[in-house]
Amino acid sequence: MVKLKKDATTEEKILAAAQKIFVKKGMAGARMQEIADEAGINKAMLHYYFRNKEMLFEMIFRQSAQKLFPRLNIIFESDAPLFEKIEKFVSEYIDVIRENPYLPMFVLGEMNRNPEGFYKKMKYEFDFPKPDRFLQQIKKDAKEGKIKPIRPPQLLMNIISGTIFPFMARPMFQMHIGLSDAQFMEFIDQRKTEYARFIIDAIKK
Amino acid sequence: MVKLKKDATTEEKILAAAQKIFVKKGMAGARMQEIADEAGINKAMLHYYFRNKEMLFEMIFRQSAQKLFPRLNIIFESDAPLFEKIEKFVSEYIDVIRENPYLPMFVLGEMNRNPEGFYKKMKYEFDFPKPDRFLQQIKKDAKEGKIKPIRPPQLLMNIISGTIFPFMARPMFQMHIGLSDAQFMEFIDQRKTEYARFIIDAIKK
DNA sequence: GTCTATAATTTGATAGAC
DNA sequence: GTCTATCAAATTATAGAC
Repeated sequence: MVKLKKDATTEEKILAAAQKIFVKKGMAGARMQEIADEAGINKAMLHYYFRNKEMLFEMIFRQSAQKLFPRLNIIFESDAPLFEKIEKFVSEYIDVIRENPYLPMFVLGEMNRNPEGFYKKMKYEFDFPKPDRFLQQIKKDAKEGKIKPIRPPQLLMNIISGTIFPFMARPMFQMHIGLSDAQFMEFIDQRKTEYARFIIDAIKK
Repeated sequence: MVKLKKDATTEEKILAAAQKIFVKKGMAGARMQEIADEAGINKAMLHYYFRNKEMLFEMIFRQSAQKLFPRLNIIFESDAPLFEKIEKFVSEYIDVIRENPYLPMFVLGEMNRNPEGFYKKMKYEFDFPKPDRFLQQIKKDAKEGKIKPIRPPQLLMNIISGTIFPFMARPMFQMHIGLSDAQFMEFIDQRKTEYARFIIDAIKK
C-alpha cells in the first residue's frame, strides 16, 4: 500500500494509489480493483469520488504531465547563459525523473496512443512553458559565434533525449550492458554532470 | 487491413495484423477482435493458430525485439573506425525506426512493465549483439588520445538516446515546438546526418 | 481450415444497507 | 462516506457444424 500521512483523506489515498498503478501499468493495463487494494479501500469508493475509470485516469495523467513538463521551465524561463542553463537542467531533471522513473514512459506512452485527445485538453489545462526564448537564445549564441552553428530544435532534442531516455531504456540497457541496479544508479549519477559536459563539448567553439 | 502479398497464408495475415495492433496498443490495450478484423478473418482463427492472446503476444514481442535490437550490430560488430561507425549507425537506425515508429515505445514499454519476464526469455531466444567490442574501441580510442576521455557506456547511451528518443517523444515535441507532421519528418531527416556530427563534435579533440 | 454461435471470465459500474 | 453484493458490458476462449 501507498504510504501517506496517517490522516490522509480517502480522496488523497485514492489519488496516490491511482498514480502508482496507472503510471506503472498504463490506462489499459490498470485495474480498478488493484487501485482500490493499493489505497486500502473498496472499489465502490473509486466511483463515488471520481465517477469512472476514465475520469480518474485523466486526473492522474494531468497530474503526471504537470510533474514532468513544468520542470522544463528550468531551461525555458531563466536568464542564465546557455551553458549554465544546460548544466542546471540536466542535473535537476535527472533528479526529478529519478524520483519518478516510470513517469516519462507513462506520459509519453499515453500521448502516443491518443495524441489528438491530449493535445486539445492539455493546451488549455495548464499553460505550457514555451520554448521560444530558449530557441532564440541558441540562435543568437550561434549567430554571435559563441557556439558552433546548430539548429535550435535539434539541440533542444539532444538535451532532452539524453536526460530522459536512459530511464525509459533502463531494462534493455541493464540487460545488454550487464549492469546491476546499483551500477545503473551509479551510471545515472555520473550522467548528472557528464551529460551536460558532453553537450557543451559538442557545441562550444 | 494490412497489405500483404495476395497468397499470404492465414498465419502470415494474423502475424501482420497482430504486429500492427499490439505495437500500437500494447498487450493490455490490444483486442483480439481488432486483430481478427485487421487480418480479415475471424477471432476463432487466432486461437486455432496461436492458442491464446498471451502466446500471440509473445510471438509478436519477440519479432519486434528482433527488428529493433539486431540492428545494433551495425555499431557493435563492424571493424570500421569509430566516427564512421557512429555516422552509419545513426543514419541507418533512424531509417529503421522511421519505418516502424511505434516499435521502440512498444518494446521498451512492455519491457518496463515486465522486466524479469523478458530477461529470462530473450536471453536464450536469440543471441544478442554484445556491445563489448564497441565499448573496448571507445576505451582504446580515448586512451590513445584519438577522442576526449569519456566513459564508454555513457557514449553508447548518448548515441542511442538521440537516435530513438525523438520518435518516442514525437507527440510531445510537435505540440511544444509546434511542428506539423511534415516538419517533423524534415526534422528527422536533418537528424540523420546532424546528430552523428553532434556526437563527433562532442568527442573529437 | 474456417466459420457462427455461445460459453466463461474478467472487469467496470451500480444498488442499497448501514 | 463506506461497505457488500450484484449487475452489465466487454473480452477471451471454446464447441461444433461445414
